[in-house]
Amino acid sequence: MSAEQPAVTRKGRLSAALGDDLSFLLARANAYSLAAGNVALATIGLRARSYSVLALAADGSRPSQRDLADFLRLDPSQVVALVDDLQTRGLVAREADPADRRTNVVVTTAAGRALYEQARVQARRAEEQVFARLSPSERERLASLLQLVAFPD
Amino acid sequence: MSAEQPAVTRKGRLSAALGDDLSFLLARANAYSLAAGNVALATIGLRARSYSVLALAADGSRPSQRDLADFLRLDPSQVVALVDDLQTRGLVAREADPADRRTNVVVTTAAGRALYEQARVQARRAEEQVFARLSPSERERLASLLQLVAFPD
DNA sequence: TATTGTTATACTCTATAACTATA
DNA sequence: TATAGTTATAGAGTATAACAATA
Repeated sequence: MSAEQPAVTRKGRLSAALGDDLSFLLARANAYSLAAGNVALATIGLRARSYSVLALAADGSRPSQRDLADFLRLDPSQVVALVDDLQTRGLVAREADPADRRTNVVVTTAAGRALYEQARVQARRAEEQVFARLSPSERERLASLLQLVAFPD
Repeated sequence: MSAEQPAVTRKGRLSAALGDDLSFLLARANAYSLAAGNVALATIGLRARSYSVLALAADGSRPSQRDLADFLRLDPSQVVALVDDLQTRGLVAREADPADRRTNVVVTTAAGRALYEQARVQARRAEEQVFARLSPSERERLASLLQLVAFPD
């Protein structure tokens, strides 16, 4: 709190105005995380966005495009583009929902599931790198704090 | 940890694949935070980006554009555009650094400092809204965990 | 009437490369 | 040679609006 405390150590002299600003820290941490994720996933032709869609399709919960948009906090029109791309590459397919013919359910193909397994390895590698300075229990703590912000209900 | 724990409560049935993924939680939390910040700051003609530049210029540390780029994790060319915009509006000025004539130091004008005071109020309002579910001590804990990620040194 | 998916469009953000002037 | 700032450009992400099919 006082003038010459080690807040400077890690962040340099500019930290006075924004160094404790949660929104700024969130933005900067996310920038690192997103960049590392995109680099790691680029090796198998995915990006963070397409990986997240593939992950949700791959877990067997048969999400509609609307479900994906809500959960990923994307506009439905962005989901159209992401699913188009994955479908063109033979990784996912749209299935009609018999209960509601407006709805497209997104499922993975065998190739999609196989690629997802590779992608998970890369995603973990990136995460390990970005969160290297946090212990397992600190990571759990961070996850539960972030869940309160990310899913306000 | 076991199968039917309340991880579903706040995030719905899609949470299996990504609900504990730190990178995803960071992205989603940041999306909320950024959106709320932009909405709150729009009332006074700023965005999160321009606010962060103004904040660093306003605290008297006389940052160079390079300092701003490093701290905000922006490309130097983006800083040019942000400073151009704020300068056009009479909120900041570029000053030559006598010690190194390549360097532009960014300082606030009186109007810039006045607007920054208003902007801080809006930024706090947005932050209060986004982090409403976290107690003061949880917010501090979140800040220090995020600092380890955002400033890896 | 409301919702799902779709198309279109404009704007912001991100990432590179090349250039200039200084060091 | 290297660094600070600048310009230019392309690609990714964000935000809206409007529409068809279906509920």
